[in-house]
Amino acid sequence: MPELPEVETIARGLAQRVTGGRIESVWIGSKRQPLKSPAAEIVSTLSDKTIARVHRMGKNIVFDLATAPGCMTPAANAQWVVHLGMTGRMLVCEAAAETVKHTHAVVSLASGNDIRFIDARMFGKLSVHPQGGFDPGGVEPLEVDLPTFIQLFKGKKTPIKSALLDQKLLRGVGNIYADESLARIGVRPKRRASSLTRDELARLWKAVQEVLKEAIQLGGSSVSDYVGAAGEEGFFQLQHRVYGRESEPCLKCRTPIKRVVIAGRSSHYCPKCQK
DNA sequence: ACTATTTCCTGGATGC
DNA sequence: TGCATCCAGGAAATAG
Repeated sequence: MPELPEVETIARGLAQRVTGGRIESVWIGSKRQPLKSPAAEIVSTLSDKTIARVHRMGKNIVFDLATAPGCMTPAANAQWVVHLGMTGRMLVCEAAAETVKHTHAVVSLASGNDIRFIDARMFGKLSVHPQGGFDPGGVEPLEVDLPTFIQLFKGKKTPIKSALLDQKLLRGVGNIYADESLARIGVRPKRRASSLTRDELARLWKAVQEVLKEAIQLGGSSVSDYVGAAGEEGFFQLQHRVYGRESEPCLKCRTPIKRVVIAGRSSHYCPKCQK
């Protein structure tokens, strides 16, 4: 499922392929779940705009749009925001390419390429922000400094796993990278966030950044439906130490990995290495 | 004010 | 082989 490294990979792929592109037409194929903004508003906001920049904020892909043709200044202009949910894909392909099942939106560029939003489970969301200024809240894990990071978890009674998943605290960490980060510092996912020592939080801060950076380098984790903007798979799933490895041996001590449900999510850990 | 649980979706895996 | 059931999970909504 797309978390920060996957969304970053897709956003970079999109940036490479469509920056500077002019949007000629927009097709919206479904009116329901995937639309946070009304279809007509999405169409009118995107049409005749130039894509000035594509970047990532948390798990959101953000397209900064420019009004004047060829104008590359982002300024305070409209934005198109895509959240991929669980199974969402953003693909760049030729306009002539076959339309696959579950295609919910097609943005056609003057270059002859399309940007297509495909989502089987429809947990993804499309929205537009005509005045710009989109802000999902939370802090970027790769930018936050240690004191701010420690402050996020102060007094939190919720399990550290849940806190890591809370996008209003850290944005971009999901189930895979929360489990992998906790495995690296030897802390169980059920521990209350407030019970972590200063030292554990410092190591967590570092571990989160390392895991995310390593995953970005490998193009993300391809489990479920994830692929990059050109349809390519990632390879970080081969580096997972605990996620999806229930009853398989811990890579360090051979103890079988345990799976528990926290906040309705599978959480994986080594009962011997993680305290 | 917090924290915990439920809900939305459908493809793939599992079980009888 | 076929059909029913379960499971995956991000984040908003709802409940406690």
